[in-house]
Amino acid sequence: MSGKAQIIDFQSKKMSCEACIVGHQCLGYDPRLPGACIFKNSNMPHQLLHRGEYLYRAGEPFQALYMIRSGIIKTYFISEDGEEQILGFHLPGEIIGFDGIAEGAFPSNAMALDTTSICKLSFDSLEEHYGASPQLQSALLRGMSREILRHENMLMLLGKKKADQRLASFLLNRSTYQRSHGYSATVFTLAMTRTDIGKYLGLTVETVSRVLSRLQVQGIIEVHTNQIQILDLDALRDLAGDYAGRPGIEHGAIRVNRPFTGERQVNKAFH
Amino acid sequence: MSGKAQIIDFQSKKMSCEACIVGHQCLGYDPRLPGACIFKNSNMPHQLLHRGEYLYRAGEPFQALYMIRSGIIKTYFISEDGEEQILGFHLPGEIIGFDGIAEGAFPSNAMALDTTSICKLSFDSLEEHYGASPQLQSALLRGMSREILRHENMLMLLGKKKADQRLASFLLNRSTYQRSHGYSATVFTLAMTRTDIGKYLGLTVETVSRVLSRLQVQGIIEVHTNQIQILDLDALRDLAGDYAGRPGIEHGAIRVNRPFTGERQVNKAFH
DNA sequence: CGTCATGTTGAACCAGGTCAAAGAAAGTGG
DNA sequence: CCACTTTCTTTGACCTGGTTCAACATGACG
Repeated sequence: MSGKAQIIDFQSKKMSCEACIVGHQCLGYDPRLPGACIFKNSNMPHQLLHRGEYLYRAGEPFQALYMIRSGIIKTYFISEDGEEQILGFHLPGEIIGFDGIAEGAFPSNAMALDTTSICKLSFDSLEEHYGASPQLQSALLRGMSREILRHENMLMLLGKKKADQRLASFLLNRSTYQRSHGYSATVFTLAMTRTDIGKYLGLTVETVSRVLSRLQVQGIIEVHTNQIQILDLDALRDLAGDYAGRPGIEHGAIRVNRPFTGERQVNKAFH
Repeated sequence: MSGKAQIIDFQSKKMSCEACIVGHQCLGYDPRLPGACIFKNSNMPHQLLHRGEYLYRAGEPFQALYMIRSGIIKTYFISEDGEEQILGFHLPGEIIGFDGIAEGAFPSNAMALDTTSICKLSFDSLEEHYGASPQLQSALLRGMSREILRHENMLMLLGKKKADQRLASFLLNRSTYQRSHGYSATVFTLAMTRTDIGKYLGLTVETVSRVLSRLQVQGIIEVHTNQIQILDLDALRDLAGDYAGRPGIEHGAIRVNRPFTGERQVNKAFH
């Protein structure tokens, strides 16, 4: 069967880190080293995956993190009854596999949605360079923290948002990624199917399709199969209802007004 | 107002790490040191929070992780329109605050649901001891990875599960925690309100209440306000539908049979 | 023991799921 | 390059789990 798919020959294609688009964002990046990468001389450089191939599967032993150089990877869980929950679509610059550290095995699956070039960051090599490189340490911690933050935002989305808000958030996310990587914030291609979008956002295909149609009718976006054009970014932002950008300065202040039940007791304690 | 609540005097109450129930599970634990804790001589030891008091709030600068010694803390996001999504209920032994590392500020709020003793793990001290202690490094990485894993399970729960499955998972979780900490796996107290359970599980209070009643009628649990007794653990497990325990050995194998659409291509590539 | 928060239960409603069917793309093989 | 097959997408009609609204019960606490 498809079991073979997970056997990837990492030796077959070595590429220089110097040419890597990811550059200094990479965990392995170190300008002091020849080749600018701590993995330069290891025998585990880059590898190409084709659509539908697995990078790893649930249950496999964890040995490495993976950095995406180009392409797109989806990571997902499968429940007892075969239901697939997509955990993320991962784009160039992102590192995946953090969830394997805890138990020494991957709990999730990672599959390429398109031709994808990835870089294997052997955990042993990583630990080897760990003591010597404080910036490697903090890059790793920040990378994991960012992953946690991303998950927390997804919990908010799945726990509280309505279908259109979910789609709006999703599109906005892509848009933000696009802009921050020098591409158009308003015109882009979705590499994944509607089904997969649904499995990511906790919705059915039909709902995804309907909401996209609805947004199009409302003049907020324009859709041609995989091509998305955002016509009204502000409307999309309104819909998404994320607090504008990140842990702003004054959230605490804003929220003081809210009638937290539990808070009463605090007040009492201070009066 | 309640703003005062977040000003916590960490100097006021120093306690020995040697007496700490958390012991070697703690990030700071090091048997070679006097006091067995890398934080022993720092001026940031333990502190007591009362019900409704904040440990930190969204927007505050991140300086430390916090380990819970006793009690219970809820962490949560608040959306633009004041909606609260609870990210977790954190019990003794757990470390919270990882989500603040990425941006240098907390994106979430942390409030005590009951009298709670916490230990402040200053991030500076942590980094100071980092190079010297490989086990501190790996404990930190594994702690964060476990948090990621926990979130991924919650994504599954919120994305795929029905109300009763969510409650079943929730109760099962508590049960597992209880057992692994030497308490009864079948009889315990819920420290949080139904409203909070709802905000955690993406449901309304009414639904939580109804489902609990239903489970009681079905003879699976018995509820007296906050007292829960699990009568049929297996039924609960069936309901929850988590794959029994963690990234088992053979998930990959099991799943090979599933008709993944994308997989077709892989097979071809290998034939 | 009265008050206020929290919990329960009922009834009506609706967002999104389910089922079904048809159209549009994209891969496949001649 | 074209015909064929399969997957993906869209849309409609219906159904239902969970929300909403409302009323009442319980229980903690000063």
